[in-house]
Amino acid sequence: MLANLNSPQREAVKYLDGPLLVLAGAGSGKTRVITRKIAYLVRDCGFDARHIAAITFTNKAAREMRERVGELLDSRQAKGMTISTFHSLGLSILRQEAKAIGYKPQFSVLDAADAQGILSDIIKTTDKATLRRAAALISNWKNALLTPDGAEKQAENEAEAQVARAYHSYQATLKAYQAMDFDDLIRLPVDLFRADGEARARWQGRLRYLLVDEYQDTNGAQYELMKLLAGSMGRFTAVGDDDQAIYAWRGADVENLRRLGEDYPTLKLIPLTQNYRSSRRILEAANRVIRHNSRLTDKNLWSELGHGDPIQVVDCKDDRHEAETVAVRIDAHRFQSRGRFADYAVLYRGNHQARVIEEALRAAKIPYILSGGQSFFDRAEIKDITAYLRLIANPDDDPAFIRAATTPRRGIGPSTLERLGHYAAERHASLFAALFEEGAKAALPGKQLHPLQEFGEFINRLAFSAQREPAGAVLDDLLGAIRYETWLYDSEDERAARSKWENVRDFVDWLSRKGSDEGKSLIELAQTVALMSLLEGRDEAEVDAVRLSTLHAAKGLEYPHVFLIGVEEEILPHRECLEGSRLEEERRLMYVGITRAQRGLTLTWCKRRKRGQEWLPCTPSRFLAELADGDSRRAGPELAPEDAKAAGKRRLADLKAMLGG
DNA sequence: TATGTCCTTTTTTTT
DNA sequence: AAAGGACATA
Repeated sequence: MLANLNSPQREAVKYLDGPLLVLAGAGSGKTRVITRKIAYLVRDCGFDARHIAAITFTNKAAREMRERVGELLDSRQAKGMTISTFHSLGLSILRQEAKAIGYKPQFSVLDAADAQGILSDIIKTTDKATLRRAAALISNWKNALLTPDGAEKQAENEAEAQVARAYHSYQATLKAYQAMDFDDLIRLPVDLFRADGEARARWQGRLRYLLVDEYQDTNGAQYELMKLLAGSMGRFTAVGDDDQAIYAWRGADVENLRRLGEDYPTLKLIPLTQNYRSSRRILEAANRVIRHNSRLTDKNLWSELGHGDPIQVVDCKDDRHEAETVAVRIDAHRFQSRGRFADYAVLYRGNHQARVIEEALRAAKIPYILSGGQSFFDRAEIKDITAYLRLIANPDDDPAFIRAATTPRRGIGPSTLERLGHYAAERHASLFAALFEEGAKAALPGKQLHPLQEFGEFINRLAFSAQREPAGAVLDDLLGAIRYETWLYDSEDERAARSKWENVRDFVDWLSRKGSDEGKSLIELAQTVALMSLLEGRDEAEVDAVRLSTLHAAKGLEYPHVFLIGVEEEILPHRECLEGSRLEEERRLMYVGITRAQRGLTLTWCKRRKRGQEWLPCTPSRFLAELADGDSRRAGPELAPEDAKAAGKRRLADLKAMLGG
């Protein structure tokens, strides 16, 4: 387990005398340290896998780690190991301890959209920006472990106090729906462990060694949860890099790095500075940029890899031209190097930037995978189906009730729901419970009540069969009964309907398989669906396609050739983040982008961009100046359209060669 | 009262 | 492009 590690890596794997913080620079092999350490604990130190928990930042990272641990341990040794995100871990704690905090074990988990919907009913505003600000404020409070009362006390002005009061009723509403939002998945386990020493001891006994990845991106609540689980002995290894902290806007606090040293005076610190990923030019550029930040530690990454190709900076006419440039260059380069599409990634600051790139790649017939972006589970058709599942598992889930009752249309509209809502509020009951009450007959005219009751009985029937029949059969019944396919084709154009139906089929097949593989009922599946993503479950790695990703979503990944687009003032750094600590976070984002590249790095920016109706001139990002020192070189004359055509011909020849023609 | 059509607006990053 | 809102229609 200790072979092929450099000496600080080996030290990090072996160190078990107390709490450990590994300061791992980009590409310094931190995942390798974590996975090796897990295997070392099990194989060389006699740990039972059930006593080990590895905590990652995304589900995708968790999956990859599980895979890599699987290469080091056989399945018997790895059985029962916890490898998950903070949120998934919190969810499983809460499912088991629900009763202790006044929830039933089948509570629902709301996504951000549903949670915001509830909030908007509470603060009656039409202004979307206000709503977003309020939601963000409440989220920050939750991540700082502030209760509604606590928030109200320390509110700095009347507006904040108002939001604090909204926080109060928001929380009450969630409880009434037997629902939680994402932040609750961390906050509530912390509350539980603080109040209930027995539960805390139980979980500490169960998870005896913690490994926390991307530690710099933990927020106050997550840190607290980690401490409660690790106990006073500090049986953990935290791995992080302050230069890659890019989630402050979500409540993450780099201060947690410093706090770790204060809370655990015996904390051992091991820095990893040798980079195994990038060529020297790329690494030096990254170092030059990040030097402009005030930093906890001034670690300069170094590498034994060669100089590599010069970094390219390309100025483009506009975003269309930028997209075409990227497409043409990927195409030409791949042809010359006989490489794979999967060797290229296009990275950007905001999701909207992907659209033009997608168009250009489609036009050039270059396959691509959009990662980050909106997840499979955010798609309307998937949310439609999951609304039914949520409702079957938890009939008190009002947001799910509303969505399922109205899609597809079945004669239940806004005014019906409003009447029912009023009545339910009066009775302090959920919508579902209210519609079966005697009093509902008086509150609603028969014309409105009738379709509601029909719907309610339909859900009851499904819930009944979901308890005894396999998940797949129930799902097929459901889709047939609501005639979802027909409805899709009626309300969308053919192309959209087909792709949506395909997604639904994928989703349903996947659930059925999961149901029979793991012997889970539909109800059990429905309870975990909120935190999973189908795309993350698929073996994306196999597909030969260019990757498109936001900078945030690209963290932790690496690609032979990276195109970082839109390197302009007001984009990177973002217009809202032009000074102070926010600018520093933007610089770290740039740093993350640069250090994704192994061999090739191309930075592009546009001279003008369309904002609304008019063209506005753009200026290159200040980060370009920080990075440049004659190493990077300006691109030659812009590629003429003829080159694009030539590239097309080459592609054809290439394809023929591949087919053996 | 439910639903369909046309119009406006939208954008930071995500569990 | 796509979602949400205002207005029109059945």
